[in-house]
Amino acid sequence: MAETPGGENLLFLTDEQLRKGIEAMFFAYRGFTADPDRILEGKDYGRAHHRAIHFIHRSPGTTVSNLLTILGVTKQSLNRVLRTLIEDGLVRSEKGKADARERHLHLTDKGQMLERELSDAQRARMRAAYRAAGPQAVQGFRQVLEAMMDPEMRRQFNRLKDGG
Amino acid sequence: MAETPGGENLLFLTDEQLRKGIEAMFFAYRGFTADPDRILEGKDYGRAHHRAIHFIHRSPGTTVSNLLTILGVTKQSLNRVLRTLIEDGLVRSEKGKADARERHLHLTDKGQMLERELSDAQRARMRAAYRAAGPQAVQGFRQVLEAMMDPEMRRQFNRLKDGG
DNA sequence: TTGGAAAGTCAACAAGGCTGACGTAAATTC
DNA sequence: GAATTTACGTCAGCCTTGTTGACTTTCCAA
Repeated sequence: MAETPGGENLLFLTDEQLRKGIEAMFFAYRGFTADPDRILEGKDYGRAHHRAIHFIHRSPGTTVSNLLTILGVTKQSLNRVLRTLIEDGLVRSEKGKADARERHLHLTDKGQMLERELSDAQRARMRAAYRAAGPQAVQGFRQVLEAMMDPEMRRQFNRLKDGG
Repeated sequence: MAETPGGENLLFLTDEQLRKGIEAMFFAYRGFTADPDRILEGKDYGRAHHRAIHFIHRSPGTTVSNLLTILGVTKQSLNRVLRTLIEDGLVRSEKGKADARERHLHLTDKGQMLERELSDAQRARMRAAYRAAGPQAVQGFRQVLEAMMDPEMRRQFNRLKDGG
């Protein structure tokens, strides 16, 4: 057994174990996106629309630049997505009262319905996985994921986590 | 507290907890791909090339159709990637001896070098995350990821896991 | 010998990233 | 009050990576 001076077992840090973790991330992410992707195909929307809808739902009234920071894409890219969502009546964009340069984004009832459909599907898979693995495993899952994030992403994640 | 008849605490299955898990996956996956993406940009390759290189390294001599199954893309899409890798001398493709229709894929020395560079970077992040979270957490991480996969992906994953 | 599987090619297209340039309105600063 | 900065939108064009469809070549196997 590989033991440190401190005495703990470090076999979970071997290249082989790390490779398994990397491949697990790859395959699991496919599962993670599979259900929403299936729902969206044929609706003229894609993963990018899903992400926008998710975070607008998550933070109603959020501004375009907030969304840009969270999603990590260019405004041109986000704008293309947002424009179709607004045209199709899923998202409402309104001028800020305090600062009229900003656009505050909300889901319409129609937008809420699609959000619900998508997140129900995604949560169902997540719930099944959580239930199968158990609370202890879920805690570890969350710890490792958070440690994998870039510091800037972790800040975004934790800001979202604690409301707002 | 939400307790089942069995008595266990099910608060880890609330919609709020599931949403956090979903967002953690989103942000963590960004981190997961960030380092290889950085290395590849400016090298004329992308994530698709990385994936092909990874799995050819993982299973030397694998066939094109094996790779298609694992990657879950169309042969046209994979072929475009593979062609550039072969042209650039990173991948060697040779006719099968038992079945000459098949093409067996190997990394060249040059391909091994790039694979090493990419996987070193990706493993470094994974190792840091594993170390920060600890072996117990890693076990949970792996359990939840595996439970999230589609059954077919889980089969692929486990086939890879146990050599071959 | 013929049917079908494996591999590859060409063409066309779409989603969703990107850069660069430009315009407008509103807020802020000087 | 003028100049600058900020937030947002948009046009044009590019790249990667996915898709479908049609077609060919090779070659195994019935």
